[in-house]
Amino acid sequence: MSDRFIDNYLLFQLALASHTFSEEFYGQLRAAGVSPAKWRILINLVDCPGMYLTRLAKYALYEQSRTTKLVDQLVGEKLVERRIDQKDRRRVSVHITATGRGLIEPLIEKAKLHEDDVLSSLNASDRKRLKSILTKLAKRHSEDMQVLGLQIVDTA
Amino acid sequence: MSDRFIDNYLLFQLALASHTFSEEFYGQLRAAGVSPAKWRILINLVDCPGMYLTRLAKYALYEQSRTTKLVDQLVGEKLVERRIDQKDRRRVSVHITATGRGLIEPLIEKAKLHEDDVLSSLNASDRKRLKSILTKLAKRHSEDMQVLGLQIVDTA
DNA sequence: ACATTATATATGAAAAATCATATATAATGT
DNA sequence: ACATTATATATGATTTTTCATATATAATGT
Repeated sequence: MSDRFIDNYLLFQLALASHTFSEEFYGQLRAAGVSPAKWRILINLVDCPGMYLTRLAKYALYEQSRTTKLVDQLVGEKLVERRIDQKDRRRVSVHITATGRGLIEPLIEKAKLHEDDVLSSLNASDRKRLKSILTKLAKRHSEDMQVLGLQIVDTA
Repeated sequence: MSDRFIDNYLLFQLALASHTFSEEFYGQLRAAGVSPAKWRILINLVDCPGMYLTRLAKYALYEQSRTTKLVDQLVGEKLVERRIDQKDRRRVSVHITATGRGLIEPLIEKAKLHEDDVLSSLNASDRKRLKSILTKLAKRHSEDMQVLGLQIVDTA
């Protein structure tokens, strides 16, 4: 066992795992001609079309201004649509298009296969426990959203 | 429970946890006038002074070229030293200076307190299990290093 | 020894991401 | 209604990071 501080430091362990596996999958994405940024936006819109831009930014882990620019690009590629909310004209809701779905859906299958591969190094008990623990940890993020006045409920 | 793909997708869960907690801690770093990049380089050198630049890059999760530039900056601030390996004059070993240690050591204490805070939302069993699982997952990264011909052993 | 190939780091251009702030709309208090 | 404050998104400048490739040294095969 290592006695370096970093090897037992949770933030490093999380960053290492996230980085290693994401880069692996991003390699597959790039081979399919899709940038990681495009993936991260579209994958959030598949199950929640119409998300407001700021909320989309929080889920995609991008800054709001970066998200504005990414959405601009994706609008240009007809992968998403931007709609101004008529109840609150400051808000922009972002919708994935049929073209966008066509692009992302085969990639979701790849993502599932890759995830299976990552998890194959763990036994069934560890696999279940890992996700359960990460879900518990995710509550801090959800709290941030509530503090900011965002709803956590699923959008229909 | 959410039925969105992403909420149960391991790579998203890992990215979310890593991002949320790292940003929290980076806030503390910035308040102390230290950039995340500086932290990530120095924290890797505290326990392994003299790491070769490419290996440092792998641990700090930066590109090699980015690491070259960060080391340049830190050399300018007298926080690290660059030494050409006389056995292999292509290699650069990077050493933390006394000044560098003086800067980083109080931050390590902050990092430990923050980690305790993060882990306080879990029970003792989950805490232990999480680190154990992340250590298992980290082996894929170690394998990458071996493939690249780098040693995993601790440097004295 | 020499040519070939591999490796380690550096460099400059390009792309990605952040930061500070502007603009527009909405909510609140008087 | 009006002023004040808050919120959502957009914009331009800046910083960070990556990408492609150059340079220097080392290792390998003949």
